[in-house]
Amino acid sequence: MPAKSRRSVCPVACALDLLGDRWTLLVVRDLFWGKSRYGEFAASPEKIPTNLLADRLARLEAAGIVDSERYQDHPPRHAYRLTKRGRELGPILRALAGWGRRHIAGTRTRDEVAAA
Amino acid sequence: MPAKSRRSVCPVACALDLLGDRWTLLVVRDLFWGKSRYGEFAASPEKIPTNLLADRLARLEAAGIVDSERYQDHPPRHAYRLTKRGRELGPILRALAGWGRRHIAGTRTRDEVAAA
DNA sequence: GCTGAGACTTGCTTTTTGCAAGTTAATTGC
DNA sequence: GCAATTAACTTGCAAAAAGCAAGTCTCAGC
Repeated sequence: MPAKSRRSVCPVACALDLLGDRWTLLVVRDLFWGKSRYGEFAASPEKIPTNLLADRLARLEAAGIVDSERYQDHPPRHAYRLTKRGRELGPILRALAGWGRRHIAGTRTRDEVAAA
Repeated sequence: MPAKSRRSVCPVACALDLLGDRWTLLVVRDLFWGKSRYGEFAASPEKIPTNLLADRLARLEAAGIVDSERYQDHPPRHAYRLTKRGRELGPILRALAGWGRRHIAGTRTRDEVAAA
């Protein structure tokens, strides 16, 4: 199958086809912070709806950004981790965080919140 | 007014509230490429629906990322340009473009397409 | 005065979101 | 050893956003 129809060959457009929504990069942020379990993502302050969390984890895995290791059967439980490809999203997160911190009033980084 | 309810104080989350969709950053990309008129954005290969283009330009202007200069009355016509705040989105676009180019098969930068 | 282009706006259908509730299978408390 | 709790999802549905086509408005050229 020719992947799902692509809008153009532009790397920005193609990256946004994978990452361009309000939740996907927040899950990736949590993974960068060391979270790995479903409940940890769900507990983040943004309170992602549980069906969207399941959907986003599946899409990220399908895109090769995340992989999951089954750490028990019955019931099946997975630990999610960034792949190499996923870890390379770091610069995007950093750029977003830097811009947000500088241009949106009232935002605080994790470090700033921890220091308070 | 307390802005529209914010999901958290995280700069990444707040940036995604403004920029986290499939089209907004593509319009910003076009602005970085020097485009300034409605028809130029509409002509990009991704073919943004015209009502979404009007909506995104209005939101970007409301967010202080873009400003518009009226270059004629009757009918009113505007040229759109990035503000300082908008120009500082450069690192985000570059990070997205770099990741997309390296990790999504078949993508080509503008320079690569131009060289062909 | 007729045609066409540019910049939007409107209406409507489809898709995605967001919320609540339900399910399944351990695990903990008593 | 049995009810209550917890973790990780799944399902159903209403509301919002996206996507598409068509319409409007104004001026420019012929």
